Amino acid sequence: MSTINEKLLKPYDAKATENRIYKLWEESEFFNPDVCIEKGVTKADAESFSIVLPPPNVTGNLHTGHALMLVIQDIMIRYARMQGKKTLWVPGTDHAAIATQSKVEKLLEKEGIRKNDIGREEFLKRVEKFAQDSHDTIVNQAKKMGASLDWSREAFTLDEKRNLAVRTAFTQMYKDELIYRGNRMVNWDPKGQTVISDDEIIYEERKGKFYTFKYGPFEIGTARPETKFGDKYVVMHPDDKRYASWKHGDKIKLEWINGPIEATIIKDPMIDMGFGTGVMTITPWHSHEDFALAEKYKLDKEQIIDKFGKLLPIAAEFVGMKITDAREKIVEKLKEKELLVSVDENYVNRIATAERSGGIIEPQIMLQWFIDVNKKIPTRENKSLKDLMLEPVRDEKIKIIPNHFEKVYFNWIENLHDWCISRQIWYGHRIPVWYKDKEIYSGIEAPKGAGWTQDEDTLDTWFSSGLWTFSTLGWPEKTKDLETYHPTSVLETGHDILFFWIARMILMSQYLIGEIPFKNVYLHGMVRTADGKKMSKSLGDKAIDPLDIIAKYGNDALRMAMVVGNTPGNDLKLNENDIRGYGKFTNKVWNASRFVLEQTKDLDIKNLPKLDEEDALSERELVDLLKEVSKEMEEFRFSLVAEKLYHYFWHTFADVIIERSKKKIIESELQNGNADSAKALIYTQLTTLLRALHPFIPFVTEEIWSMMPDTNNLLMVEKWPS
RNA sequence: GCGCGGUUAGCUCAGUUGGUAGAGCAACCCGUUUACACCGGGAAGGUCGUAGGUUCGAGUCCUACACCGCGCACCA
Repeated sequence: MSTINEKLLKPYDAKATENRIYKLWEESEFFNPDVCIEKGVTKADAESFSIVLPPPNVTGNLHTGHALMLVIQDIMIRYARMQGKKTLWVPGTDHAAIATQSKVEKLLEKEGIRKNDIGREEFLKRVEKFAQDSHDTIVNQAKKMGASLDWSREAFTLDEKRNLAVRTAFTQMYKDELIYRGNRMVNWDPKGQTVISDDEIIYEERKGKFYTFKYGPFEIGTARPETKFGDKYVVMHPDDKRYASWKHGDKIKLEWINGPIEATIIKDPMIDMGFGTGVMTITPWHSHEDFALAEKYKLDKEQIIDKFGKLLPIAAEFVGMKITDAREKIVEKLKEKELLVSVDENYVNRIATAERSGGIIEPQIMLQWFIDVNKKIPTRENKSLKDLMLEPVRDEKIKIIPNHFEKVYFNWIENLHDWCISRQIWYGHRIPVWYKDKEIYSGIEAPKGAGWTQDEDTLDTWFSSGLWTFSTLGWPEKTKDLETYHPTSVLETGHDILFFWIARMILMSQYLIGEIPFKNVYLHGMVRTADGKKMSKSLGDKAIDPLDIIAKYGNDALRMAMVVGNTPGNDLKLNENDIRGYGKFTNKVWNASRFVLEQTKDLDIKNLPKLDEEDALSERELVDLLKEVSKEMEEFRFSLVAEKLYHYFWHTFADVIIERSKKKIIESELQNGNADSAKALIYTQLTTLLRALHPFIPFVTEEIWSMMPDTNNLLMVEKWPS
């Protein structure tokens, strides 16, 4: 005969319980599927279920967005583990090249240190120290959030093993001529002093001036007079009647910024006849579209602006000036020369800025490394990387939830250009290419012999992230993990990195190992504050810290608030009131359990009494609910499941079944009868509900489970009651 | 300009193949009934953005429009 645990006599204390429970889980080592098999809680031949954690950047703390992803993934993982699957959730962190480097640069600036003063080696030491500290914070926070990650398999995108994976991947792509080095138009960030990819650009609308100048017999418009020095091609539409007297290739002489020049007429249908005067001049070195036109007609390309955003000698008297300073002066000069026609002060321009540094992008032609996304690959049935990215989603081998993001994905692939992968920053994977005179060598290891120097550049951080699903499992080695857990079951992440990351993972996995990286993609929305603001870094101290919330209301409460009412793809407004409400729910579970445990002390649980008609009906209702809810779990409808279980526990189990049992128990005492059926029902329903609720509120359910008579194992490895 | 999503009770949001609308919170009334006042009982609250259409029947399917949010492209 057991006695009631004293802890149950007080309200549930999440704070005092949660750390202790997490330690219990960690010490059990059940987060590691190998241990689960060893200890007999998982069958060796069980189906496997795996998720790789989207590695948080080592740039600081975990925020509510991370909390959300940890909660959703932990629910999936705990559910799978309780289903008896071989369940693996791989943790890791991301070196996040540019993001981390610029963060450390800013910190050093505060101390008055510039990275060039201390040199590459010393700077990298500082970055690594910072990254290590961030890593430790992140791991600690993830544990506080209850994440059942297998820490024995932790990975870092820039550790030795992942570096080998990167070198291997690069070398193979180089051999297949998918990686090439070339002079092409790239997005140069003068502030960050590096190239960035199309996806790292943020467009901002800014009000600026739009100038119209006389250009020989024409009038041309521009928002950027400082790029116009080298303009010696004037372009118009072949069907434009206003300019019918000029023919393609005609030369005209005219007076321009620094004196008389000769310009060539180009007729091309890319011109919008309705915009401005229907005539423009081009600057092939500093504009994507102009570059394309110059390539088409084999026109000269001249660099006007250097990589620091200053004018080159072609600008004559303006040489060395910053473009922003030069602009007004150039306009002034043109005005004096009576070439200025008009200025529109209300012109709204879309400015390309670098996501990390905030610098204004200056398109430049530069020698960089690229991945060719259109080249047909003989070893992959002559498909291109684009095809390899497109096909598995189109053929539904990869399912995206919610599925309307598939259209967004296809649209992105259709517009995809070659991916620029070299970066002029220090922190990251060094490009595995060596030069010696005119020789170029790419390999996993440095070439033998003297005189070789390695490329100074590092790789785009998404290159290593793209390998994540299999580099974490041991690739390029043929490991057992790789065989067992790849393709992974689900990739769960925010929809904002669909292109950055998901597309790149599909590309890398399809090309390098010939299989999809994951079967399902579950995209969650952004976490917002109660008044709908983005819970981003810009909010600073006003953003909710998930750890504060946990300290106040408990992890289980936060988890429920993040799941109920949150459907894939939609933003979540995190409201403290809701969290408080779910805190009450954990207490409700706690108190109901107390009642059940008190009333069933003398129940023979190994030989439960038969249920009467009424109670049997209730039991069938729960069985039906679980059937329904299990199906919804398979469909990733966690919000519905959490809500239904919540509702059943509170308003059927507690309000109806327990209340009914009280009457029966009192009656039986008065009439000297028995309430065996009622007691059996509340006992079995409680054990069932604790199991079903565990993936959602793991802490309080595990704590109660430990007080149940006749429970040997942790609840986390018990069976889900389907 | 092209595309995607949203518009449902005061607020936040569910609503699976079309079958006369749901939850949580808030507000209202009643109740200190021995698991829990971090509680229980009760009542109230919506012509599901607008206008058409398909259907025996539409929040759900189709068309158009409006407003909000987002993505992509162009902007000489």
